[in-house]
Amino acid sequence: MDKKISSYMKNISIFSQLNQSEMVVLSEKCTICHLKRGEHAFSAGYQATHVYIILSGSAKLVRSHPDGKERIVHLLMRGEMFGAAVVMQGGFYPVNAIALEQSTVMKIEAKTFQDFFLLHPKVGQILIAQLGERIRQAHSDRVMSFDSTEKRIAIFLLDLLERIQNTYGSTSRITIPLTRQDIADRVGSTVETVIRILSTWSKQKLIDTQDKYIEIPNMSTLRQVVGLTLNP
Amino acid sequence: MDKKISSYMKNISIFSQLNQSEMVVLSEKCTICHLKRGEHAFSAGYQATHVYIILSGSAKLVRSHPDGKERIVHLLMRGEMFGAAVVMQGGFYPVNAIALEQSTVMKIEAKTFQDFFLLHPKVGQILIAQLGERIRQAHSDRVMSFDSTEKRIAIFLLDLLERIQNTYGSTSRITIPLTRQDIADRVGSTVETVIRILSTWSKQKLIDTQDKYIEIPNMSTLRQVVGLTLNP
DNA sequence: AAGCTTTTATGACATAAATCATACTTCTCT
DNA sequence: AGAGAAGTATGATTTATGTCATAAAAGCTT
Repeated sequence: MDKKISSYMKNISIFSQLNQSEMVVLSEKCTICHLKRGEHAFSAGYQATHVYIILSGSAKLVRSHPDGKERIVHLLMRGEMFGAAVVMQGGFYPVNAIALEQSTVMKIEAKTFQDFFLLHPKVGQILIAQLGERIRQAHSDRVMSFDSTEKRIAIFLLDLLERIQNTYGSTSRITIPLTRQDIADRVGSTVETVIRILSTWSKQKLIDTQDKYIEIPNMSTLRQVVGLTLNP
Repeated sequence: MDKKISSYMKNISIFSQLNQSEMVVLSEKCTICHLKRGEHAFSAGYQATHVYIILSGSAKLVRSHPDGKERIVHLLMRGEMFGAAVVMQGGFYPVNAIALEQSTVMKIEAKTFQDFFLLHPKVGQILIAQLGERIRQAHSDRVMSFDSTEKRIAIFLLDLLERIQNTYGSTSRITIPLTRQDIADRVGSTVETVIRILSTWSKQKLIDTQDKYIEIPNMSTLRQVVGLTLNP
């Protein structure tokens, strides 16, 4: 089993600086767990005890609003790590981490992760870079609030599809089980509005919603329709 | 002059792990520069060459939207560092850093900062914790989008005043020169709306806008009026 | 002090999108 | 297979807040 874990680790950028034996050492201290759709890896408000890495499947990081509404602050895919920043400062998880489908995650205890980090500053460098990326993403979300809901949904779907392509290879399908509500929670809107916009696009053949997964047959057409400049 | 720099450094949490001589070594590699209101420390799109720390004054990190509007993604006060994450990954600044008033900043070259970081993993730990805090803040901003503009402005002003109190000591004044436009750019609204809300509050004596700085005579009253539960 | 520019102030109007209400459809579990 | 839950669909109505327009006040600069 350990061999399998360390083979997973090779594909995880934060560990790319490690050699084979270092990976094995770390993998021996990890545990694996399986989550069903809707299950929590951790919940907001609890002491941050572990760092997680998704080996298969996907998850959402959700923050809830006092009035019961929710915002998805990040979507996680295979190979991505979460909980690292909060473990480093030793506080409480600020979000709920919920599996979007049957998923496998790897857990590393806080202490193990911290010690490991002090031994391998290069790993820290990569982690910092990744956190910087997350901050930038969060800021992009804010600037996007100037755009109409239609545009925000389009940007969200297009960006997500690109990420999926980078991880799983070429496809036109968003192979993550998202409900209209999830999309609304992500772009900052309501189910009804998301449903209306998606069904309009579906009628215009901009997207295909026959299947359980949304399909975007032609990304640049969708981009143009919502008035986004084409980028390479 | 170097002595002066290293004395500043003592109050900067990221350097709190260093001893006197380590600080002096680093301070010798730093440069100081003065910025007038409106001047850029750096601009979005340029190669990230330096990490900055504010020694006095304040600054805003601004991202602009294609249509010319802007969002302030972060406000910086004395002792705060910016540009660290992007320097670690060696890309381009994603925001404009603009002084809000006459300010003094300290610059550290990218290479120096990176080397320094590899020598002192503890410094990295603190940096990661700070980045985690920024991410959390950015996510709070997103969840806040459920609230009315009035509530967002209140939360912004109250949080900011608390930060000012933590840095500069007890006061009821927001001693940072922010225009109504700045506030709008920060909370995601327009000048007109911000002006209307602030003048209503001013008439109700919830805030005092006589002076160039906004004053909040009673924070809990403002909290209650906008329907925020009192927190310790 | 006069003449800029920037910031604050108010009113009138338009509208995107939230809210409320009520179905239909598709899963999921016993 | 059938019941219940969860998700999707669509219409009618309301409203907060953006947009546009115009002007007064405050800050700078020469």
